[in-house]
Amino acid sequence: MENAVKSASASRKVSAFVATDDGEDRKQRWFTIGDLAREFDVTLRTLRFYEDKGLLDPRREGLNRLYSRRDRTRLKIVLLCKRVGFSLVEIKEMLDLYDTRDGQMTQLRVVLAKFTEQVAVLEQQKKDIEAGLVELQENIADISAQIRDREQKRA
Amino acid sequence: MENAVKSASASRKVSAFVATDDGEDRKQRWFTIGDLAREFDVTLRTLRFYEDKGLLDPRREGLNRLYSRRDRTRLKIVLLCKRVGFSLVEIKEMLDLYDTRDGQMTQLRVVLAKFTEQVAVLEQQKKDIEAGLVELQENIADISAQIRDREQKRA
DNA sequence: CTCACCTTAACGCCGCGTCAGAGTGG
DNA sequence: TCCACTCTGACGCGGCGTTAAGGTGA
Repeated sequence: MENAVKSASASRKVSAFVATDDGEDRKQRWFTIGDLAREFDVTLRTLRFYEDKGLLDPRREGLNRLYSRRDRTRLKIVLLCKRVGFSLVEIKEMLDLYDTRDGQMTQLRVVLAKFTEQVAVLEQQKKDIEAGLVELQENIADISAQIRDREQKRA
Repeated sequence: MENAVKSASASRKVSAFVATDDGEDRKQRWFTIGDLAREFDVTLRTLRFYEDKGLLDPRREGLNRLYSRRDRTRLKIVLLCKRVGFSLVEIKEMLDLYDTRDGQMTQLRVVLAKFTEQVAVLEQQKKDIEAGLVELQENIADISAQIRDREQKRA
């Protein structure tokens, strides 16, 4: 059984897309899969899955994966994008724009547009949930009343 | 190609669990799969899938499915429960309590408990979405700034 | 003949979880 | 020897969508 790898604290830095490779721990140059799993609180399976989907591309040392600081940054971006509701395919599309030759201007603009649209998506989801909460409360009230009614008649 | 079957208006009656079989259209006794699909704005596939999962159990007329008013009520409940975020398995568990001999008291109590718990679930989801919105806005601001910066330097 | 409506069967998607079985370094 | 860590498959799930291929009655 592959063990769970728990407890971490993802440093929620703003705008990971802007590659301000922020020197927060410049010491470490390479990371094992376990390192990243612990740091970002994801499973090994997840990291391998992301690789399979083209989101990460670690080098190999023998069979073992070795992640660079760039991989680590990409992972950070992936997780940020997931938190705000993008699919892995969408995330890949955004990440792959890094290779345009205009110094990421295209990437920045596209990402800005997508993030802006995503606000509307999340707001809709929020409305759906709020509507769900209302329905829940209505039904809770109704069912409570019914229960009281029937307990009454039994008496 | 099986056609889409669109446009409907699900009558959002409160507390469908309380089987006040409400006489809103007592005329019709049996429904085809297309009838229900239109009325509740779901696909035929969905209705067959629910049957496969034990949520519905229409009789047959030859090969064709024929849904009773009771099936229709169950479907209504299924869709309500889905809107408030229950899984099909959970929904089945709640529906199956109808057969307890105490005049649905057990069902009412269990449903009340589950609905009450579900409030907390939806509220957590709402928080997650709100946190996502905050992250989105932070990043939108940051990226916008970056874009302005770089356009500046080019000039 | 067409048309609307219905049928079963089966693969596809997404984001991994969860085995199984094995290898490596200290 | 054991432990910690890693590896490659490959199936499972939830909630359906989406073909494919066909039947039935007006």
